[in-house]
Amino acid sequence: MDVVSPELNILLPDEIMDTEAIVMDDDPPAESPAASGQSQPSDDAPIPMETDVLAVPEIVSLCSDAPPTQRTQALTTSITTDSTLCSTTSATHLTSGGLQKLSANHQIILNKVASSPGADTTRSPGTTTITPGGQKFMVTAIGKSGQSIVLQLPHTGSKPGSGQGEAKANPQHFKVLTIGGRTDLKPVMVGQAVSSASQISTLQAQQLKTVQIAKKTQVSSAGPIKFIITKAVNNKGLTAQTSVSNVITGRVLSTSSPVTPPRTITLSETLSSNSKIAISPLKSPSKVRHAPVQTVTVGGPQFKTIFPLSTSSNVQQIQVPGSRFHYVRLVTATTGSSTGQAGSHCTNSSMTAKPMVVNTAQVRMSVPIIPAQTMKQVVPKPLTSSGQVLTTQTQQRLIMPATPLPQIQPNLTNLPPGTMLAPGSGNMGYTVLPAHYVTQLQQSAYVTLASSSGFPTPTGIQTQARLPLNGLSTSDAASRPRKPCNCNKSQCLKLYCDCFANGEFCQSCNCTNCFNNLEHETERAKAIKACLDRNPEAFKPKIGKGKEGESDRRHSKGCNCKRSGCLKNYCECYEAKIMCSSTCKCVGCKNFEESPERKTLMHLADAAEVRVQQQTAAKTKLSSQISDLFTRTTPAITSGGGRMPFTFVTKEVAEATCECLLEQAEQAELIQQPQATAERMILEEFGRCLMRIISSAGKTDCPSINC
DNA sequence: GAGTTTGAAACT
DNA sequence: CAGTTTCAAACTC
Repeated sequence: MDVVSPELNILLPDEIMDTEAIVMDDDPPAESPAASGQSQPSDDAPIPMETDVLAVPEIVSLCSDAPPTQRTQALTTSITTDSTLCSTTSATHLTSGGLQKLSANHQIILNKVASSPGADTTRSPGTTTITPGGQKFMVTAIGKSGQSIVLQLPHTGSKPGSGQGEAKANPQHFKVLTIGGRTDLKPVMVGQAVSSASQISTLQAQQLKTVQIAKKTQVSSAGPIKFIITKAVNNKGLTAQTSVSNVITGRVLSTSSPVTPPRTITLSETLSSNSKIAISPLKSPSKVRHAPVQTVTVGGPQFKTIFPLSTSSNVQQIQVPGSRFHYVRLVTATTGSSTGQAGSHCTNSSMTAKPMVVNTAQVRMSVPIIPAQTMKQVVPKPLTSSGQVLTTQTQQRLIMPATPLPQIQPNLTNLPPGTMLAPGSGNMGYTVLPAHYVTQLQQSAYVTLASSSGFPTPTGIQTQARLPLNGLSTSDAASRPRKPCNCNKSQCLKLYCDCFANGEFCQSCNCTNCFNNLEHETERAKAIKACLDRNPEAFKPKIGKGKEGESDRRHSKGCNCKRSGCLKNYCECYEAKIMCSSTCKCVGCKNFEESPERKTLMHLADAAEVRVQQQTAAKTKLSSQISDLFTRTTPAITSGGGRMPFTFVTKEVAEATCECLLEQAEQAELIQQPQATAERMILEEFGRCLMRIISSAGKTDCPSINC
């Protein structure tokens, strides 16, 4: 999970925003991408689906209570768990701006990047570093799944190197990136890390905690930012969790608007232990920008969910009556919905709201972060026990529930757009709901959405946010009839299964022994994790945008065809209607631009398509005409209104017409006209009769045939 | 519809 | 990373 304010989000390098980019090696922070300020755009990431998985069985709270004088005290960490290793050491360096919280199960590193020179600290795993005058804070929790929080405090308004040991730089952005990590990874601070103090604490492999920082409406302007992170640590195992409520409250200041007051950050969660991490006074910028937020109270005063009001819509909240689960739909980011933030250099194209799913021992729920401009109302989810979900992010990231079994928590970063996390009923604690299934939920009459009150409609979000999926836009993919699978041996839990590979539940398939459903969420989650372990991008669309200058669509891996010439649907490139690229390893490829075979096939395909379209159009037109004729004639039978002319040719009309014709014949005979003339006269009279019948058709009264 | 072909995914 | 096996879709008859 990560919580990042929109203002901050745009200021952070992509590396920071990317959990994977966050340093997980031993390199000094100075060499980190974030430290250099360079960005490394991922060309190979066709879809900016950032769904960081967070194994979040623990809670960290940020509170702001510290007086301005405590600004020098950057961080305070206290761990009350009996297995605490380094809490005190971190606390002693709060003034330097860094924080690391470590416990038997967790490591959290809060690092403040100092702008003041001379303070350079080599960060090592478990190191807590706080530097004065810095402008960035990064909190990184290193655990089995890797978690990190980044607080970025731009230089604006602060005096670089105004004094070491002080954290007086005006923090104009508050950003929490990710929380999670792996036990085998070593945390390294990212950013312009110049810290005056560092501390290293060695911790055991620990379970990660879920940290949620939500923005709240401003409390005052230009007030000091105060953060108190309270974290309860369960160091006795994953299953032994006792509820402990923690509240994170703070003020977030940004630089965009000089007149708006700071925002308050409130974070509450239930923790499994008594560990606490306090981050106190950070910054107090003179100019603050008010970012509209929305607060939703969930289950009591201590549980609040605050939604930022200035982020793009990337999360959909779904409520399914009768279900104890609270669903959150993840949608991919959009590039055109930037919220006009102060940072004109905002190039982040993956700004998505970040849902957070937190499961406690008693309560499991997920609450999305809904963009303020679109979401105005959120149905609160009552909590039966302690639990808190907070999300204020513009990127699509997830926080895993606090339930045990983090080892099977998949890296959801690469799940397909639209994939949803929902609290699970099994020991998984969550369920990865495929986008298709979510769509079904949304279309269900039992799904309630706050669309009427500004909450973006599912359709809107999907249309806006969905990105191509294996060559097809996900919206198209969702609309198209999904092809049922026929899996027999894979239990539909391998990528052999198209349903599974596309992040969909099997439905109306012909598969046997299918586990790709909610009833087997545990197995399914394990399978997802296994796939992600093998290939972190297993669930990413294979057809993504190529590098600059290349085709817009290309296969991420390329095909490996040997015998098909890449001109059959065996070839994934051909199937996706794209040409093979340099990434392909195919032999005898004929799927390239100038290939005559390809052109021939294309022409044939086009011709066939045209024929199909023509046939379809002809059938449609004929059906329409028949239907129209039927609808137009049917009323004549029943009501008499709007009858067609021929419906008036009743027996009486026919007899009258005949009489007219006979009379005309008699007239011709009387005047001794030749037969030809007589016939002509009769025909002319017949014509007049028809005209009268026709003219009478538009009248309600029965036609009168007068000769 | 059964059997074959094919290549991606999974496995070693 | 390469070779092999497994698997299900695509294809052929």
